[in-house]
Amino acid sequence: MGRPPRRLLTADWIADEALKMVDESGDFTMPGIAGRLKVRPSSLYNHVSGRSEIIELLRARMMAQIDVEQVRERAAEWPELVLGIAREYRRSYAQHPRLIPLLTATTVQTEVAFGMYNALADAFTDAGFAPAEVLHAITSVDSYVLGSALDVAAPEEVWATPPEAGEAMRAAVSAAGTMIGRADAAFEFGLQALVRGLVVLAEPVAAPE
Amino acid sequence: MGRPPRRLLTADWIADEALKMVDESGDFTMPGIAGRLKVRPSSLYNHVSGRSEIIELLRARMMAQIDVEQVRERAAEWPELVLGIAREYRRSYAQHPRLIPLLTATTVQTEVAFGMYNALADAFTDAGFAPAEVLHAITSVDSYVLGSALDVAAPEEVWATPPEAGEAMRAAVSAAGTMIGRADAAFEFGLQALVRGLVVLAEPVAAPE
DNA sequence: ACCTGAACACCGTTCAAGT
DNA sequence: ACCTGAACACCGTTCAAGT
Repeated sequence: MGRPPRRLLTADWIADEALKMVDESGDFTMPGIAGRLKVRPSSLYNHVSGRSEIIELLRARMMAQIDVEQVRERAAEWPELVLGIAREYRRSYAQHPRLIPLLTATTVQTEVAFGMYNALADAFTDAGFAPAEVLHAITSVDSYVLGSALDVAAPEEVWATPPEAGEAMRAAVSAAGTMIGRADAAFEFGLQALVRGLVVLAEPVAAPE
Repeated sequence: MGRPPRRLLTADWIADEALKMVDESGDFTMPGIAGRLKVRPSSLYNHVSGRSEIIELLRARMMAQIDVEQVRERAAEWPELVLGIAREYRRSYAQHPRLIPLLTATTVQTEVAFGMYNALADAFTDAGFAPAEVLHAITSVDSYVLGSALDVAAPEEVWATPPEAGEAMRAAVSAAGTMIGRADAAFEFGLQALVRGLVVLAEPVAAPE
């Protein structure tokens, strides 16, 4: 007991174990993290202020995975930039789908997402949107990606054997029945629709026919 | 003690109080509900199986508020049907924004949402989408609405005084600064974009120019 | 049938005591 | 500076005891 000869903990290691627990069980607990690190729960408080800080650390990790600059370089036109950022953003979340409900329970810390929001703001300003519309467009993309990420966490059986499904619904489900990566395909489909719609909205007035 | 002369509890009353607690504090607890109903926590288990059933009751309430048939009657073309359902869906969630994180933590019970999914399936089939695409389109709308609903729960200050905002971002935020109902406007904006994009995708091949 | 009281296993968090 | 042990106030849930 007392101070150990060598440090046993780090905020980073704590976050590591928390994320592993979330991936495995959908949640994490302080005793759970402590147990995996061969330490008592109270020791964690020497490195993090509590459970909520651990959640913020995990949120920061998700955002840190997004390489906005790389997307910026590769995108020639603004729609490509939006597509690229949305895909990166979503790819990051999709690696740990069960984490997302924990992140949405708390208010967002926008600080960590600013690189991404800035890039989107530039894109939509390029597109010719007015400032208020720029914010709406950013919010739309954000909402769509977040909602799609939640969809990844839902198990595949969500769509299995509908009880009172109509004809169109039944056809749709059976077509997708064997499809692996359905959530991925659906994300890409809807993203294409959203961005194409933004392109339409960005066009000033209809050109003469 | 012992059985009271008149019933003191109902699953519905329990759900009522749970929802009030969520609106006020963002969460509910069994002791909290019991206290409001002047009852001991253990009494609740005579009417609901536990916390998770209460959450499902609240999910069902949200879905029950959506009048799919009314939307069906008023929509002449399929895009109107999609717009109408998305708005109803989102309006229902927006009444209790803080409930949404609780609902997303658990896997969705699609049963309660089938009326809505059926209507969307019909709409997208009308639009000419192939069955697999129909499911993707439904998923897209679902994701967008859910993500937008989460946005309502975020406090307005999320966008206040950005620390390292770029020029475009700064202009966007200051334009929206005084706007009340920003989340509402953003939802409508993105929904228009999404549906217009779906219209574009639904068109078979480009007509000769 | 349905409320109560006591009990259990679990949380997150604090803090003095130790090295 | 940093881990431990004990403690606190909280949870959700079970179940025998009562009417």
